Amino acid sequence: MSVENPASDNDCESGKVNGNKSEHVNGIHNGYSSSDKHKSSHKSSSKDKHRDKDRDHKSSSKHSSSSRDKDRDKHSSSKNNSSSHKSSSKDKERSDKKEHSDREHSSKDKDRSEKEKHRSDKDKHRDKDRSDKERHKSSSDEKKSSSSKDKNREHKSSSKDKDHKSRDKDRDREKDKHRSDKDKYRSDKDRHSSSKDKHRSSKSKDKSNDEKNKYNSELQDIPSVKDEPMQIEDEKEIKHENLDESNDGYAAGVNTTASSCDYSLSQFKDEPLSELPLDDESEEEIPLSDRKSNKRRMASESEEDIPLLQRKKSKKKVKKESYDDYDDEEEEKPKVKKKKTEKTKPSKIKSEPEEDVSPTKRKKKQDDDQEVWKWWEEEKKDDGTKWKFLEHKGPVFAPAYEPLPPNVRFRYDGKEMRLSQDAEEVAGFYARMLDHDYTTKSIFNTNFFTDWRKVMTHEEAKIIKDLSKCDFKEMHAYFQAQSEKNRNKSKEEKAAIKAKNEEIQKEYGFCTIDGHKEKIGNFRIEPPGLFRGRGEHPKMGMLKKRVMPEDVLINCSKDGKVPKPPPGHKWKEVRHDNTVTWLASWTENVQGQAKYVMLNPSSKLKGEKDWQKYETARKLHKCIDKIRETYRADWKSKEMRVRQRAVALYFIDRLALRAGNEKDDDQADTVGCCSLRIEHIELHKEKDGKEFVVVFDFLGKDSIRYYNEVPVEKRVFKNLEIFMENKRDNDDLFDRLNTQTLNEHLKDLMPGLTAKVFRTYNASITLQRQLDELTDGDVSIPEKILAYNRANRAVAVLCNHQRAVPKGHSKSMEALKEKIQGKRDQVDEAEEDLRQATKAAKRGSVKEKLACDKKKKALERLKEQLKKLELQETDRDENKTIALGTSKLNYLDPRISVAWCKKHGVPIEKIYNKTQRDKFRWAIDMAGPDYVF
DNA sequence: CGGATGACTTGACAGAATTACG
DNA sequence: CGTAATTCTGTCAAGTCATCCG
Repeated sequence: MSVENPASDNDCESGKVNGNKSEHVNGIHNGYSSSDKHKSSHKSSSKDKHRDKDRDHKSSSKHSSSSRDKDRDKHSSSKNNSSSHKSSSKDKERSDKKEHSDREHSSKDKDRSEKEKHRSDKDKHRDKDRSDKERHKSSSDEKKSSSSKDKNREHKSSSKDKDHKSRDKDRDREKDKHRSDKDKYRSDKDRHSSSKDKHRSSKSKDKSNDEKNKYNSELQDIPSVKDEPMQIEDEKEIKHENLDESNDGYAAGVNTTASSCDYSLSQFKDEPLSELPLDDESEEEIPLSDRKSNKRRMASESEEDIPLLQRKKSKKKVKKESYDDYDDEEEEKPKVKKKKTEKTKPSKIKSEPEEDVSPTKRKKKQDDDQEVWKWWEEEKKDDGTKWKFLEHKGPVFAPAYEPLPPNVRFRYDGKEMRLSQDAEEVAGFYARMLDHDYTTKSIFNTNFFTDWRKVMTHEEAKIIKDLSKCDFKEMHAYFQAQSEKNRNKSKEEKAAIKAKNEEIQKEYGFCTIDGHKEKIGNFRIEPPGLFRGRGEHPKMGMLKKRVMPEDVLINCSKDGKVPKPPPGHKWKEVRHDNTVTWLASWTENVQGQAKYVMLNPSSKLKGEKDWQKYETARKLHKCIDKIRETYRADWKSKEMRVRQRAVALYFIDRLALRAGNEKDDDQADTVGCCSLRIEHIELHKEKDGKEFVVVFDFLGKDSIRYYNEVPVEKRVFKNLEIFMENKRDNDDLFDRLNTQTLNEHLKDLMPGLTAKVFRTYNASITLQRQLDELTDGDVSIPEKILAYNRANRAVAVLCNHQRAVPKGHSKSMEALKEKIQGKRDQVDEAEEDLRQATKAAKRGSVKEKLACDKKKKALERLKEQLKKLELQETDRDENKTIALGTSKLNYLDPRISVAWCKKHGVPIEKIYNKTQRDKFRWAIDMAGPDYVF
């Protein structure tokens, strides 16, 4: 059957990054508003809680067999403990979602504590029937399209939730069975489908039809595919159609001119842009390592001298600026260059030439100088080694435990009880968190209690058997008082502490690597405490033990000084592995994962990697069209796994989803693209006037909810229908796909390509396009910055970078609104005044006319202010749940921002704060105003 | 191969430091 | 000039991806 596809508007909308983006915004907001339903307050009895616990335990027995044999955790009891929650994780997701939506809505909550109450209540109870009812009720309040969908979901779940307990168990059993079935099936299939799947029809390049919106596709229903390879009837026809539409979705992606590779030249940013050669396309493909000759050339060019004087000046200036040592990168660059110039030899020698400066100056300078190793101008060696020489002082350990003063008591069952030091310490961890949400969660409490009992003495353990009989209040109060005291310390005391910290920082915070002093990122070893997983983590509350030197591996040069362990201790091992970048590492006991001490992002090691990351993304830019063509073609593949791969790739590309590795059951249940399950998407042939809408609703990294309603192309939609056929809610959507195979495939498409490159690529390209689009050449700097933030926000929305609504947001919002109202009144007043004045002016004298003009001006000014305030209001509200930092730090090629700043005369520090400038020094230095991604 | 592991990047958030404001 | 609001920084959990290993 063939259908004229009327969805062309969908397509062109999503085709432009812009449209795409706004879609996201809508999606997300809709999603949030739909969650109003959760606001109704739930009360749950403690009985519910217990019952739940019981249930968890019961169902867990089923699972014990499936728990990983691997004994990461030597304590069998804790293992049981954790596995006891596995089975319930699915159920929890639902409550999790609730939690999220609540969070999203908190701004509306007049008061935070109320919200908190909600949360804890929710955690305690999973009495679905009741809560469903409530949700129904409140969901009727909600306006908006999303409501219908939500209601749908509710219905579904409520019916599902009948006979909750047994179903739970069943489900677990089924799941296990299912998994194994699937596995079997998978391997069968794989054996059968040995035929090569290189179906990358290298379709011809019909890129010219960019702006063509005709999407007159004819799609026939694809026969259901299960075990057998699919039959495609009309391959040819499909191909045509495919070609036609192939660019619709990505028109914007296509028409960016090939990016010129100016990074190698852009360090001459002080020169007029007109001189920036942009045509060195040829260099683009040259691997970094081969660029040496260019580098050389550049180096010699850069030797043009800059007068010494100038350098001094800039130094001084820098010094003046108390907080910002680089008031302007522009100043700094000459300095750096000069230094280099003097020496002719890049970097290395840098610090000597400055000896002539006064001590005060020196200090400032130091700060600057140690980072100005311009590694990016050196050639890069690409043997697997990360360093030749590495020397450091080892990590700093957490301070030893200080026992509580005797007047701070712990009580059990009302009776005062002196705890052994270890037990007291751990009790203290819990006491500190008493007013935190965590302590209302039963998993947290159970895990904590189990681990706590392990550190108790025999006698203590004999007595303390019930957490609810423990009274930590005095301890809690004590800790509060302590932090209060710290806050109120006198200036001198604070200064003393600060000085001490600086001392430590100076001694341990730096290492010497290949002749340069570089900052270490985290030289302090994590202190002991209670593990705080995110989302519904089965291990939350477990004791994270104190790390001892005997647990720590040290990595450094053979020929350097080996750091000394603290007196009376020794290192677990000292190794000299220059293929890795860490200085020290240890294994954390809760999850059994390695932790590392590594360098600061401003370091060469990190910066180089970062740069490389963006270069890979730029490379992707060059072949993205081809790749898109390929996966579009693959939607019609005969092979199931190719189709799945192609659809997944489409999601990753278009929605910037994460790859989605498989996870163990002892972690929070979150997913990414490859691990999406049936329950995470809904298909709507038609929704809100759009055709073929896929609704995503799942918890992603950090248990952050991803909600998005996306109109997709018909073929994708049909494929999804096929993928979902005959599957249960908790089956994988892409059952023939995992991240390894996906990445392998990507590697074939382009060397170095992996799933996450798409995220980087799409983020950066979105920023660039948004900047182009939103920046008006001749507006004030604040307005430009606003435009930048908007562009940044578009990216954050794309990547689903969310944050909790800031504390007091609603309050500050109200204040702002009040202010706006005030302004409005003023405007009205001024208008009235003006009217009077005009009247007066009409018949009146020069004087009155003048007055009238004045009034007019005043009015205009007021109006402007009002506009500004209103702008601020929307800005802040839009930003309420969106975090810009992550994308800025990890996804946006800094050179785009730098170029934008230079081009529009915006000082770089308006965009990047100090840390960020440190991290992106390479980009600030190398990108000229004409850099294009 | 496929699961485990190791090494890094990415991410939200809490608390400290600054800045804005009344 | 103290306090509230905002921004910065550090922390550490949670991802990604390559490689190792049986």
